[in-house]
Amino acid sequence: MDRRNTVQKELTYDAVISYPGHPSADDIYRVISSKHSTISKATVYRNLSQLSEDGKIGKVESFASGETHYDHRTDKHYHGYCKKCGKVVDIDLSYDGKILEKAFPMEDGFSITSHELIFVGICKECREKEKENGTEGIKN
Amino acid sequence: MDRRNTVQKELTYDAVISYPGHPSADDIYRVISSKHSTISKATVYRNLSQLSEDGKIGKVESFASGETHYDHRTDKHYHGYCKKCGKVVDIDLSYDGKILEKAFPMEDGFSITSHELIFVGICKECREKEKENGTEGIKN
DNA sequence: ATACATGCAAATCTTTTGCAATCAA
DNA sequence: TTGATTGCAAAAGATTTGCATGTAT
Repeated sequence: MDRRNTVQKELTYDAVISYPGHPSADDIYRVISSKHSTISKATVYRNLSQLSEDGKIGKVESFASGETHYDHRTDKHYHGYCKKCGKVVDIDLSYDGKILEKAFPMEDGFSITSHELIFVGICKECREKEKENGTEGIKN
Repeated sequence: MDRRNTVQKELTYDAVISYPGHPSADDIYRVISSKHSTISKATVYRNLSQLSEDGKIGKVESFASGETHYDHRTDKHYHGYCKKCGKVVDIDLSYDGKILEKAFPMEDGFSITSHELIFVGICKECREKEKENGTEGIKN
């Protein structure tokens, strides 16, 4: 399974690296297709997962039915999710790789390899939107 | 938005409470429909989310494109996810409600309300399956 | 009576896949 | 040459929604 360099792959990589924040696959697709209208969404998906598999870009797993997000950062760190719009933000808290040693699966034979610590909250824009429209119930 | 008691809602509640582990919505639907073949999947989905919203059952948010799982436990605790099959297991590690105080969003106006700590790994069945079939690449 | 709940099918949304054509090495 | 990559459309899988009907209160 060698890797080959293609213009589409470079476009995908460049788009992630230059995208501020945590773009979804569709965000990246839209950026690229605005300049290169013939690129296929499937290609973007394939390249994003290949690039993250190869450690060239970061991947933020989907949470709570959201989309997968990508990251120009490749170092391990924690994220926050807006419970209203699914937006991802970086969290300033040192990454604790040793936490695995303290966690014991309550099922025989389950072995832990990594962890994700997700801070759930609400972003500025969504909070302001809530105020305007009166207090809408926060979806469970 | 009052709540009304219906047989379907009771069936849904009972199925979650008596289900060992962490059933998905479809798991619950299958259990119920085996005895009550006329129940609709949409009703099961609606009741599961209403019951978890009311705190009567626990909800385990979907992670990494998996399904949402439900839980007969309603206390806060941590979970492990099998990266191969998406299975959810309980993790023995005391819940740290104070961690929020140490986490600082790197975006203005994002306010944190809760956290989820997820341990990713591989379950016994999937590990054995890997051995049998030779070493298949673990999907990224 | 009122408005919440149900069942059904259709729709949504993100992501994956089959396949023939194309292109990098 | 040949196997990785692409574009397209269709498929997949989980969940939601519109709507007419049914039912708890």
